[in-house]
Amino acid sequence: MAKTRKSIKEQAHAHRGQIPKGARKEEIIRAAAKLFSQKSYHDVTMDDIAEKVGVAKGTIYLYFDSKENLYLEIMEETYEEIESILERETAKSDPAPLKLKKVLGLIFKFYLQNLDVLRILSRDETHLIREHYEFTEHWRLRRIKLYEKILEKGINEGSFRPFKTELTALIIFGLVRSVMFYYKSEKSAESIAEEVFSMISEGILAPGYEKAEAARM
Amino acid sequence: MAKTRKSIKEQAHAHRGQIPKGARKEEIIRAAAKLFSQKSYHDVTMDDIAEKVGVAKGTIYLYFDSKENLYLEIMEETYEEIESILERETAKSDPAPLKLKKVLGLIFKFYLQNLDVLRILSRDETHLIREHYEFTEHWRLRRIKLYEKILEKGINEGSFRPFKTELTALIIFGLVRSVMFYYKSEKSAESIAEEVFSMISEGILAPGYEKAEAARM
DNA sequence: CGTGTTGTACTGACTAGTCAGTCATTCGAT
DNA sequence: ATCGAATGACTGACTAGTCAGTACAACACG
Repeated sequence: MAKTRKSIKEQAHAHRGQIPKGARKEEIIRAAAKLFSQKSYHDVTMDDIAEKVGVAKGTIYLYFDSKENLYLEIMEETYEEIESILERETAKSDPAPLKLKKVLGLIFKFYLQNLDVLRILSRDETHLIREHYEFTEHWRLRRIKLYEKILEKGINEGSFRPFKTELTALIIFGLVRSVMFYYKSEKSAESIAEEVFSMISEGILAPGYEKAEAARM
Repeated sequence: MAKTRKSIKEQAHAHRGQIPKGARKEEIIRAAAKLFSQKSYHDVTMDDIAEKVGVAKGTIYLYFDSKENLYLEIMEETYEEIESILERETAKSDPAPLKLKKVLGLIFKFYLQNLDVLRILSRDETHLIREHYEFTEHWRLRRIKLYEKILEKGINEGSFRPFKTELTALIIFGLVRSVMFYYKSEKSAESIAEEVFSMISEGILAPGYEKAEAARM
């Protein structure tokens, strides 16, 4: 169709100068991440994102195949980053309790620095799209495996008592998420990690009130 | 517009007879709950729900003002039920540890019986609609308050060591959610509660490996 | 130097499809 | 015959994705 698409405005404003190199893509990711963290996937339109970046909608499609793809790329980027930080830490040969504490610290620190994206990543929107579901599941499983490794190491070392690492890893995973999201505090990542670690390691029971007593309830 | 809406089919099938009284509404809620638990809010259409119930879409609007409203009513119903069960339990004068264990048991039991709706309720779709956000926040806060009460009681009784109840309640909240969702097990609600309670109360550290050691890490 | 050509980043009006909600009509029980 | 319950075709608003066209820079050539 050879229709002229010129509008009333007739080339209203001059083009903004081109942005460096791959900066556009990064710009779009940042803006989209912010929006996705504020509203749900479906409530963020491609027009919203375009407006926030200050480009036309078509531009976004020069860098991403689809909305789903953009969403997935945001998650992937962040995921890779935190996971590599964590795996670098666990590769060290610290004793298990210290290792766990450090990992918690790194997670809380990363979270504090990446509130927006983490909020998306941890969202339980397991039904959005198939890829998203698979992605978050993969991520969850990998994190839980990481915890399990540390726990197993601790049990072997004798620093942790013997328990089912599967359930315990799940517990740690869930509790970390909850603290990340809902714990309002001015404290540093390290001191939050410290507090959380202390609860995980010692439990809630008073030393006087011992297992024997609790067991026959 | 006084246009005739008759289609080619021309009254294809006979109407199903009317259903008892308020049974229709309950039917719709159940069908919708099932669908919402399988797909996200936006991916479930009113046509889907109508089809699943076996009525026309218009019928749903005889019982609910809007899709949002239907969604909210599902949540409200379930929420009221579990919360009243929990509050009946906490009103008893059991010692705190037993009380906590019982509450965990009831939550897991209720969850096992109401997988569909709980999956919706605990979903972190905090941005769907304003009412939904307020609703889930209200629910979370109330549950956390419930944990806090039990924890405070335990500290006063001397059965729990003194810790920050706010953070600990948040931890329990998160860990329960995680276990509910992801713990694949054939065990009964009681025995899951037992396992979880044991982790919460005793922690992960081996008795030999004591605080002193952990503290100077 | 001016003029033409090419490459590319970008634009935004438009298309095609979706879906919540409506309402004129029909059903069926009394 | 009457009337409330139920129907489902239709509407209107919305949005992901498209693509013909624009702007501009860089280089080429006479």
